[in-house]
Amino acid sequence: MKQKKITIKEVAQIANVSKGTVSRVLNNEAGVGDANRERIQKIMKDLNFEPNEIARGLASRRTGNIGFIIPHEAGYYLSNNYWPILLSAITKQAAQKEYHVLLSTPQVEGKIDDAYKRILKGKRVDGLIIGSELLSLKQLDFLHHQAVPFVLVGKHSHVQNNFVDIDNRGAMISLTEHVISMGAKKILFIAGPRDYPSVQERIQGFEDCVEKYQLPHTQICHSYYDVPIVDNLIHDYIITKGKPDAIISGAGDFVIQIIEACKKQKLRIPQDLHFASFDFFKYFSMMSPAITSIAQPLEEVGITAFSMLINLIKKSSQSPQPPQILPCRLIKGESCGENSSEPFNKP
Amino acid sequence: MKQKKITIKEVAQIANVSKGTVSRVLNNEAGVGDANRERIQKIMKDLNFEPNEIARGLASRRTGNIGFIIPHEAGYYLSNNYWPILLSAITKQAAQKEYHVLLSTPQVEGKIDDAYKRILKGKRVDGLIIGSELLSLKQLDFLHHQAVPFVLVGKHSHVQNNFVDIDNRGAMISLTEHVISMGAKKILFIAGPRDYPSVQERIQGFEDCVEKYQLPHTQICHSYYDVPIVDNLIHDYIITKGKPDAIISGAGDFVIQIIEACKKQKLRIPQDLHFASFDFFKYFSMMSPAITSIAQPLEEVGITAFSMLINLIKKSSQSPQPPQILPCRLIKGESCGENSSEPFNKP
DNA sequence: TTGAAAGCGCTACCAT
DNA sequence: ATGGTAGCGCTTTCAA
Repeated sequence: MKQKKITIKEVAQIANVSKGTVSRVLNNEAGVGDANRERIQKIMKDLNFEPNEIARGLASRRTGNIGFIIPHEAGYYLSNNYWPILLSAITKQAAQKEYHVLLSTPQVEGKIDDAYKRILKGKRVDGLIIGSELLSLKQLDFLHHQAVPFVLVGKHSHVQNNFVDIDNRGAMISLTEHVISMGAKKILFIAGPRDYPSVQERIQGFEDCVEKYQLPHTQICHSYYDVPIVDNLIHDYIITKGKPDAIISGAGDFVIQIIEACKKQKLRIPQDLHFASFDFFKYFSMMSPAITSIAQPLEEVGITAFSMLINLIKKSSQSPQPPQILPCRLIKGESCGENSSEPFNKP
Repeated sequence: MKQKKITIKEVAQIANVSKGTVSRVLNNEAGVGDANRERIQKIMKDLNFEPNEIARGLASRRTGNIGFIIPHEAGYYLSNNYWPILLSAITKQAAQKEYHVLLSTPQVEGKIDDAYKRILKGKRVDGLIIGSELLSLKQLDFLHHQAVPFVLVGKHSHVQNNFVDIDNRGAMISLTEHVISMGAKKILFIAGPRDYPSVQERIQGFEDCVEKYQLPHTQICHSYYDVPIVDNLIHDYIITKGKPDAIISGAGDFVIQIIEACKKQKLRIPQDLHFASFDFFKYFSMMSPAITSIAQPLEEVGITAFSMLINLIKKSSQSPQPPQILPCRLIKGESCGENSSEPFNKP
């Protein structure tokens, strides 16, 4: 039953060559006669030889693994689609290049240190892809000190190169302009937590529009991602400024709650209120009205991050890779009255 | 900047002992004097010594990695919460026991073979946790042939031991009984694809209730998970049997579509129709009405699967672990009219 | 083009 | 309780 594992040594004996020669064939290196090469390849195939990656790793100091650090505790990062999709994109990409992915996340929200230490311990990975959120200077220092190649997903104030991000500002502009083009003026923008660079950029995009189109009764407010407080925010707006004629959600996480809150406030979407959201979840298109939203190119983000990392790993030069900012896509639904013939009925 | 990596050899030299002794300290093995042990521990700490896991792996033929095989292509397995939550539970558990998790999924739905081969290639993992769905006999054979310890999540017709599952049948009974207790009689049960054991079990649970409570106008139908065809199913029921007074969804994946379909059919939940679903998604509780549903103990499934696997890995005896069937929890919402004072208004 | 041998950093066994 | 040494399975010089 238990098949005896065959090693490079056996292959060498059978082929009547040295281990070194077999190794060269295995790694497609020059320095082996064509006849020998083919003969050895055949023998390897016949024997069903699979090189021991651990041993290869020890000898060549590469592991064939990359690490992916999601800077949030599991219960949190699973509440939306962002991280899982990114993970799958990276895993997919890695598999194609014969890499494996080691996932590392903090056990407790906020304690990212474990995640770094755990995965870096013992040289298990050749490089790292890291979600830039919450990355502290201390951790950044630690990474440099460990001399491990890494790529960030998302901007970071102290990192100029080797990162991928989406065009938050541009996407927010196109979303807001769309909402405005549908007739809305009193827009409530519910953004994520202040300290995220992505949130700042989305706010900038929103403010660009407010200024350009001269909208006086807009408002920006903040909610946590994990524990949305949407109800109060909408209520507050109504108290101070009356009913809004549009709400833009700064993240997909808020959508369900916003819709529920609107029901409570007797605000019908899209008749009384336009609604649009950053992020695109699969079910947005299945709802009625379908939610107008911004789809992030997460697949591309994963692909780009991975190939950047491979470049860093390959070139021992470690020449910094220029940042990549990827565009998002506006997905028009019906939640801003896109398919209603009647003009927007202002309150 | 680049810190020179400390090895066991340096530690040994500084401590004036042999590598073997240091190794014993490192692995908490007996055979070292207390004084020496403490002294060596201190030196290791001072030097910030981190053993090279690859080398350890090569010498001891263990890797400290376990593999998790999700038998679906990424776009699919991310469409619900099940796999991501399971993944996170396993990762969490693994981290606590100083293990890392290698994720492997098929690139193309259905082609699970890659996933197995890729992760088993080159002895990268000490054991495997595998989603039992779609696991073929050929693959099962391959696994045995590779002599790698593995644990299944979910039942499999040819596996008697070393698996964890939830009590699908029992959970379905409690869900159905709840729906019935709220007054429903004409129940449409929308189940997943026929060939899943879990679907079969849920159907059994449903049928148990149909028999016990003598309900004539029930119906069981099937939808794919990835491409739900809910609309037609509901339409068909109405054509043949008139409007149902309850719909039970066999999986969380169908919920949004069912709700939308009901809107179209002018069936108000819960006034005209009771609704309940297997699976619990976070947003079920945020909707109005809140969806009555069955929460799977995914965290416990992950914990159990992992500890089973560790047992298999540790005991070279490979003594089979008895299967574990975990109970689910009924979460009462409002979608079956739980909080309405008026009696159920039958059409 | 090829072989021989010296590691990679650790574990494991056999002496002492 | 300790040291010495032979691997683990491969890569990587350096000679030939």
